[in-house]
Amino acid sequence: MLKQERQSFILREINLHNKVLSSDLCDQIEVSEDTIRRDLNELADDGKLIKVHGGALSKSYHISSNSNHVYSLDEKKTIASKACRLIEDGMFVLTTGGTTIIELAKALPIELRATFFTGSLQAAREYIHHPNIEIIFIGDRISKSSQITVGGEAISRIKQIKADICILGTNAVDIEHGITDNDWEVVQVKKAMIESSKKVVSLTISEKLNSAQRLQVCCLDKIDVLITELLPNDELLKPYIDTGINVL
Amino acid sequence: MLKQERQSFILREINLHNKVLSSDLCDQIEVSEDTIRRDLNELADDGKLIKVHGGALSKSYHISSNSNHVYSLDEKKTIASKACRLIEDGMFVLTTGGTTIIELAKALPIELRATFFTGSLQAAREYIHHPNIEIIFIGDRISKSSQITVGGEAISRIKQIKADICILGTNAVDIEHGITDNDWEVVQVKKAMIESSKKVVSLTISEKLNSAQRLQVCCLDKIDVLITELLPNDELLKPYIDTGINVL
DNA sequence: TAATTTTTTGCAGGTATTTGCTGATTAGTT
DNA sequence: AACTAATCAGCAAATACCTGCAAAAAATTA
Repeated sequence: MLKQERQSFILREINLHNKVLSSDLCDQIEVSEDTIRRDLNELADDGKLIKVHGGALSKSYHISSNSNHVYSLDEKKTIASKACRLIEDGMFVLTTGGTTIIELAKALPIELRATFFTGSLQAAREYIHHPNIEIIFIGDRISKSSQITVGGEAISRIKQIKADICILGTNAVDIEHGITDNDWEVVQVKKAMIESSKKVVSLTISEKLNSAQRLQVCCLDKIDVLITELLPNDELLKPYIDTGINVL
Repeated sequence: MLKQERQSFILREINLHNKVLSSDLCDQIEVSEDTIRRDLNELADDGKLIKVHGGALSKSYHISSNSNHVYSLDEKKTIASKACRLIEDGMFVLTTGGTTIIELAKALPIELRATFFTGSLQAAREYIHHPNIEIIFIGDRISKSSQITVGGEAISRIKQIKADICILGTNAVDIEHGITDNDWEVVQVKKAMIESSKKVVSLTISEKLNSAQRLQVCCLDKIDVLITELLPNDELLKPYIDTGINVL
């Protein structure tokens, strides 16, 4: 069998069945495993498939992460890298959705091994690209506006979790009202997440500091850590530090 | 044997078998390998065939260049539009993931009001764009290779649903083994989906007909409707019709 | 027809590809 | 941490390829 013939066969097999094992292929084509591996590597270099340990995956499964414009991207990246430091190997992490959380997902160190719980489709999509992270998706009705799961079922699932840390993408925060939001269903979910976690971290770009929305998620005293893109000694953060929050 | 004659013989041979080995040709025509090679190079320069190491391939064989992100997209669109006809207002629909299901999601009529249950991140993302569809995401662990939720929790959720219709993106199907797949966890989920639905629909591009994978999802007799891009009177579909499956 | 030119073919050699193997290394799992 | 399987790097045999060349064949011309 010719090399190109073999490679077309492999591609066809992958496109039909989404994944292949090297060992299966070398049974079917009757060629050494090295040859298959070399073929898979070549096809992967050409971008025709995704090579994984022991076989390959179809490319159409690998969603190209959307690089569409994110507001205040740099600030969010700064926040994300600070937040990474709080996550340690083996932790159970609860996260909401939102663009800051997406940046966090992208910034997670590749060698981190942890279990992430989320109800956000976007966040889950990002976590998938991390080799060592286990993702537990919290199911229930998907809210179209926020693209996260909401509803009683989701909340009772969350309540069953005992997470080490809860990382909240925050809509608005101020001294008087704490964390606030504008979607009743989302608020219910966030409340449950906060209740289920030993430690609560709020990710907030400084623009959202000292602003408030209609619905309260929690008071400031529930928040253990507040992360902004500012330096901790920034004047803006002082009132929060004074309430006893750990500011990074 | 004249040069012209020889070259048209080679072309005939290629059109017949889609490939040809230099060594075979020089046995058949009884000329030196160099001559054959020169012929193949000339024909390749004329664009009549594709020269590869050790022989040549038919021009039609060379599918790899179409960097279409989705394999057999047109066929899948055809399938999707047929499948849409089965979904009616108010229905509870269970779907798997996969590229064909994504096409279905895109093809759903804008005025359709229905509730979709799925464990596929991609599918959910598509459903979100539909104004009148309610999405219930089935939560649990997300399998990175297949990007759907898997696990006991997901399965027990699925079992609680009584869906009107289950639409399966199918990996492989043949008369003997029915629907088969290559990922144990995915198979468990699909099995549960089938059990929870009044009606089971399999979406399959014709290339996957009469192929099998390692793990059985269900026998043919569980399938109510089989949808391919072919016309129902196609010869390939006859054996399936004979088993009593409704073929669209 | 004979001579000349052009094209085609086969061959020798040197080079490049492909493939399977060995042994060391790494990744994934328990 | 230990074990297994997959991967990688490098090697060697086999095969395919290319270049240039000269003989053979075909085409052209005288």
